[in-house]
Amino acid sequence: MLDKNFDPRTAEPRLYQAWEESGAFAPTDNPDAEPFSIVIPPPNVTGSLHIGHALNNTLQDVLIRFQRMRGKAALWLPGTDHAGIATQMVVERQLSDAGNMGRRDMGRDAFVAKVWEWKATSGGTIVNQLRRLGASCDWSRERFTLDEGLSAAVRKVFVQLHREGLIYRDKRLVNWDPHFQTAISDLEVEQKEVDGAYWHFAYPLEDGSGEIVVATTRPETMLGDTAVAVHPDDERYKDLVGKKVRLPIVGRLIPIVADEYADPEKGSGAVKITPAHDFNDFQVGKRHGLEAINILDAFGKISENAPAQFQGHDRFVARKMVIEQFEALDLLRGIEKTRHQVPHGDRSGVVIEPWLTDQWYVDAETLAKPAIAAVEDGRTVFEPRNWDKTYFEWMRNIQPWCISRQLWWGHRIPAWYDEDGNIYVEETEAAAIAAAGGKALKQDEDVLDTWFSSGLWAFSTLGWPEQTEDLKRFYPTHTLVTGFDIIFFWVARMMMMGLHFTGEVPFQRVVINALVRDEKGQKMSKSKGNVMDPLLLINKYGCDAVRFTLTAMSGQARDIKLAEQRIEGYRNFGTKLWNATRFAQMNGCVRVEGFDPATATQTLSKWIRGETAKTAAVVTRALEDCAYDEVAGGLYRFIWNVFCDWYLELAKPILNGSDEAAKSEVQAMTAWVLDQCLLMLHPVMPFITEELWQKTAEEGPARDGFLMTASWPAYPDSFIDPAAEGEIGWVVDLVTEVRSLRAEMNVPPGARLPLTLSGASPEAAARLERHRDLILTLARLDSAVLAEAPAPGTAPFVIGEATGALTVAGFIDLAAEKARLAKDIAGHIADMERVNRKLGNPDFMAKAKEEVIAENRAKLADAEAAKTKLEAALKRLETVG
RNA sequence: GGACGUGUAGCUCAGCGGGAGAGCACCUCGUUGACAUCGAGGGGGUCACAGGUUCAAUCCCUGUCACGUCCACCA
Repeated sequence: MLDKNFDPRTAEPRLYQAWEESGAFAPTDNPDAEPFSIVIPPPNVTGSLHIGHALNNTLQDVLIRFQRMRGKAALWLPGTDHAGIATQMVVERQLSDAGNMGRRDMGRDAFVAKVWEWKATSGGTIVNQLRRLGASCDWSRERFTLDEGLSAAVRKVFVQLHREGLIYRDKRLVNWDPHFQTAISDLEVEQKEVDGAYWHFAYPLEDGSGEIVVATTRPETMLGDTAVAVHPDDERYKDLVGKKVRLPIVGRLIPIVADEYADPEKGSGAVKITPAHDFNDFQVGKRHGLEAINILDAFGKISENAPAQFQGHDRFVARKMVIEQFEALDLLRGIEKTRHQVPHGDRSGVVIEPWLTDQWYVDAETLAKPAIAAVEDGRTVFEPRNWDKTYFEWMRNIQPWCISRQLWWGHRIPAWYDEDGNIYVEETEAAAIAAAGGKALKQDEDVLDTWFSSGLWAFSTLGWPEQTEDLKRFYPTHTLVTGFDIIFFWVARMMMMGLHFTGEVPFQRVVINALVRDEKGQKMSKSKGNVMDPLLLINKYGCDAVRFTLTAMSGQARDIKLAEQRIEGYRNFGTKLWNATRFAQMNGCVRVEGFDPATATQTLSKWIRGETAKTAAVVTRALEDCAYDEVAGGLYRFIWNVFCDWYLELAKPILNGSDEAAKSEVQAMTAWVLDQCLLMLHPVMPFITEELWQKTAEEGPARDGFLMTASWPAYPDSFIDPAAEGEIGWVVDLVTEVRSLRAEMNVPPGARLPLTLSGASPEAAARLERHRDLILTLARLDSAVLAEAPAPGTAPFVIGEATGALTVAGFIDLAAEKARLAKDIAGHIADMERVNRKLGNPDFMAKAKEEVIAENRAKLADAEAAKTKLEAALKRLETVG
C-alpha cells in the first residue's frame, strides 16, 4: 500500500540516479529510430540555476522525454559556456578576496591556470542543479566551449573566415569598457537613462570676429575636438565655413566645416567634432580628412594627447575641470539640464567610451544573407511565429561584429605577428611560423568574444569538423528552446555560422520561451529581493510541481508572472494523482497483463477509455506543437476533473457491488487508465509518475523497465464510443442538476429525496434503469422513477427532452422556488428572442452557413421546450401555492 | 524615432467571426477512510475606447488611449 503522500525529497534523487545509471539518457542505438536532437543553451559555467534556467530546461526536458517515449533517438546534448568576462570576474574577485596577487601581477599563464583550477572545483554547480530539475540530458556527451574539440573548431572557423575575407582587422571606433579594459560588441552595451546636461561652450573665431557656440553632454571630449561642423545650407554660418576657431584651453586651431550631419534645428546648429570619441563624429572626420585625437587611455583617463594639466585624471574629473575652465574664461554660454540615454557595459555597469583601436571583425552582413533566407523560406521556423520579425529586423540592419576581447580567459585569437607587423592567421603556431618562412612570431594577445564559440555550438558539440556519426545523425538539430533575450547574441550567430560551415540550418525550429517575472510582473532581481530560487521551490513543493507550473504557464505570452500559490496548487495536483492511485490499490485495481481496453463491455469502461483516447490526442498534438499550456491543461482536466471527479465516483458502486464480471473489468480498466495517466504525465512530472509506475508494479505484474523509457500511448479512434459518451454524459448531467438544486434549496446533506422523471424517451428511461444505483448514490436520492408528470410541490429541472422533479417537500421555499423558475424561464426567453431575430433576418437566412442555421434552429427548439416545461412547473407551483 | 507585443471575472490568463471560459481568490454547505494538499454548489465580465467591414464582431480592418519589451539616438 502506498504511503499517504509522495515524498519528493527522498524519491527525486533516488529516481534520477537510477535513470542516469541505467544509461537511459543516451539516445537509443536502434539504427531505425528517427533522430530528435536538442542542444542545450549552455549556461555560463559560473552560473547557478535561476528560475529562467528552470523554465528553459523544463521545456526542453518535456520535449525530449516525450520524443524518447515515442521511440525516437532522442538526444539532449548538455554543456556549459566558458563565459569570458563573467568567469574572469569571478576568479579575479576570488583572488582579491583571498588576498592573493592580482591577475596582472601573476601573469597570463598563471592566471589562466587559476581559472581552470576554479572550473574544476566550482564549475559543476549548475550542471548538478540541472540534475535536480530532472533534466534527462545525455551527460556522456557533455561539452564545454573551451574544451579541446571545441577550441579546434573555433580555430578552424576563424582561419577559414579570414581566408574568405569575412574576418578582418580594422582600426575604428569600438565600444570600450574602461572597467575591464576591453572592447565589447554593440549587443553588450546597455542604454540607461541618466541625469545629464548640455553645456554650451563658445569657441572664439581665429580672426577675433566673434564666436561660435556648440553644445555637448560630454565636455571633456572637447580636448579632442578637431573641427566644428555646420550645415551647408545654414544661412547663419555660411560665411564662417572655411574659417577657423581657436579651441579654448587647448589652443588648437580647428576648421569650421560644412557637413549635413549638423542639424540646424538642434541647439545652435553648430556641432563640435571629436572623431576619436563619437561614432557620428568619426564619420564626419573621415569625410573631411580630420585628425582623430585620442584623449583617453584604456582606463578612461586623460591621455598624453591632451594638455598636461588634464593628463592622468579620470574622464569624469576632467569633465568638471573643463567646465570650470570654460566658466573661468567666460566662455560658458549656458547649462541645460536633461535626462538622456548613456551607454553602459552590461557586465561592468560603467559608462562605455567610443575608443579608437585595432580590433578583429566579422563581416556579419555577408553571413547574415543566407541566415535571413533560411528563415524566410521556412527551413527554420520561430515559435511563436512573430519572433521572426525581431530576427529579421536585426539581421537586415546588422553591423560588423567586433570579436576580439582584451581578456585572458577565452579562445586566443589564432593570429601571429612578425616584427614588421605582418599577420599570419593559422590554426597552429607551427603553421604560422611555416607561413612566415620560419620567422619568430608573436601571437595576438586577445581572445574571442564568448559568443563566437557558442555560435558554433549546434555543430561543434557534435564533433565538427570531424564528420562524426553524431554529426551525421543529429545535425541539423530539431528544436532549440531559448529566451528571446539571446536571439541576437546566440540564435542569429548560430544560424550564420551553421549555414556557412555546414550548408544546413543548425535547427529546424526555435521555440522562444517567456521571461519569468514575479507575481506583480516585475523583473526578478537581487536588488529588489523578489527572486524566486527554483531549488528552494523544488525543496518545498517537489520538482514535479515546479515543472508543471512552468509548463502550464508557458502560453504565447512573453512574460510569466509566477506566484508561489500556483506551485502549491500543482503540488496538490500531484497529490491528487497519488491518492487516486492509492484508492485504486485499495479497490483491487491491479494491472492485468494483456488487458485489452477494446474488449470492454461496461458503459463506464468504454466511456473512460474514450476520454483517455481523446486526452492522448490533445496532449500529443500539443506536445508536437510546443503548446505547453495546452499540454498541462489537458492533463490536469482529464486526471482531476474527469478521472478523479467522475470516473472514480461512478466506479465506486461497481467496485463495491456484487457483479463480479463488471467489477473485475472496471478494476482492470481503472488500472489501465491510471497507467495511461502516468505515461502522458511523465514528460512534465517525471518523478511522481515514475515512482507510481514502480510502486504499482509491486502489487501487480512486474514492469519492463522504467516509465521513462516506456512507449508513448496512441489509441485507435474506435476507443471513443459515442453511445457510451452520450449515456455517461446524461448521468453526469442528471447528477449535477440534482446536486445544484439541493444546494440552492439548502437541502440538508443527509436528506435522501425521491426523484421522478417524466416525458422521458425510451432511451432516457433505459439509462435511468441501467444506472439507477449510481444516480441514487451520487445524487443522494431515495428513489428515481419514471412518472406521467411531475408531481405538485416538486422542484423541476430540464434534462434533455425530459423533466426531472425532485421532491423537496419540507425544504422548499415556495417564493424562492418561483423566483428560481421565473429566472430560468426569462433566460430561455431571452435566448429565444435572440435566435428568433437571427432566423427572422432574410440576410442571415440567405448568407449564413447551413450548419449555423441548423444550429440556431436546434437551439431555438431546445429553449422553447425547456421554457414550456418550466412554465408548466411554475403553474403547478402556483396552483399548490 | 523605429519595431514587436499586451489590454477579457478581484488576480493570472485561455478563447479569436455565429450561445462569454479556466485556475486561483471569494461566498454557502459538507470530514466514520483515495485525497481537507479534499468534495458539492454559487456569485462575479458594455471582452480598453471610437469608427468601419460583415447577415453576424471579444475575434477582422482603421484610429485613439494605456501599459510592456527590444532596437536606434547622447549638439
